[in-house]
Amino acid sequence: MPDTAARAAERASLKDDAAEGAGGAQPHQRRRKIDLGVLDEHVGYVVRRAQIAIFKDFIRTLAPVDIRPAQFSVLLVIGQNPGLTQAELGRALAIKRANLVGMLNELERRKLARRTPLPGDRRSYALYLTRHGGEMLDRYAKLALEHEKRACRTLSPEEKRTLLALLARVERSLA
Amino acid sequence: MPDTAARAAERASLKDDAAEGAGGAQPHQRRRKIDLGVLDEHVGYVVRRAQIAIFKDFIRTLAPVDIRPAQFSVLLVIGQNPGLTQAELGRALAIKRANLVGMLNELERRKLARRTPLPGDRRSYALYLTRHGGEMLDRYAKLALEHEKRACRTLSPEEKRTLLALLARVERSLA
DNA sequence: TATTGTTATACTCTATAACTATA
DNA sequence: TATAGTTATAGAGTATAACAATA
Repeated sequence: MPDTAARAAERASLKDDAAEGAGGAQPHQRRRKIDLGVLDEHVGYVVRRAQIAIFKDFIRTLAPVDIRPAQFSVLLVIGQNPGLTQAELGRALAIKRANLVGMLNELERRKLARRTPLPGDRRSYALYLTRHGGEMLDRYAKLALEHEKRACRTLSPEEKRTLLALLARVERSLA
Repeated sequence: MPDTAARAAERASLKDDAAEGAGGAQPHQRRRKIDLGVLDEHVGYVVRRAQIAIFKDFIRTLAPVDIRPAQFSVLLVIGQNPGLTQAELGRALAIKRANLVGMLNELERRKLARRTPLPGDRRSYALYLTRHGGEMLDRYAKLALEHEKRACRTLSPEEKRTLLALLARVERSLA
């Protein structure tokens, strides 16, 4: 019979001092070792923890230029695909059309990107980086690379390739 | 001289039809291949995409029992560490004390967990699963395992271990 | 009928400051 | 002086529905 959570809860309700552990009370702080159990073997949990740590470092690294991860990805994709539409951009980055509007307003306000009429389809706009936007993107990319090196500094090039490939497989298998 | 974003933007502003690509206009939908550029080599981006896909599947799988990822992790940790305090729980899972309050209120309302006075420190509560909470957690864990198998179905056991180990190393190196 | 861009809106998650009661 | 739990609040990020213009 497996040691289920139901059985553990049963034991706990009979024997409440199971909470105390080995250490006993410290002078001014309870420093108890908390057991995460099987959580460390759940991809979702481990991926989430890594993602939070990576984004925190990215945000801190690009804070001086006031660029968030989503803004960086949008500028990068516009730079790589000049003239694409908002719908195409949204599909590529899995950002809903409605949520792109504010982002692009902000990027236009900062003269990093611009919307121009799309010849042949008056519903859409063609998106471009401004000259200034292109120059700034190069700066952002340098900072992003610095962040990237830090995030992967304990991985060999092959390990990094492996990590990216495994993650991509997991994503594709769920799509 | 590298082909920087600045130079690309310069070309684009001189030659706007760079946007058109090879395909030409389709009958009723523009289906242009969008190039994500170096984004696919950024750990942050790839980890983020995988995390979103995994969480979507987790949420869908546990929707019938109305349990979100954070709730599952909280129940699991309480079950594994009966009698721990909210502060300890928050530190273990990197959830701010303030944000735990609502979650625990909800779990108590649903009779899955309970707060009891902590003997020896009247500021704190000791957290336990109820008997019902323990039984339900076993059901949640079964669903979570089903999700886990689906998320990792294209990975060998060794590949999964590798993935988790690499992610943990990335997180630790940024801490 | 379908798609594009837009507005409005809501819900989740996360973060901070301030309060109280205890240590 | 520091910590625990709480409240209130604000900011992201994400989701949906509806609308006008256009295809």
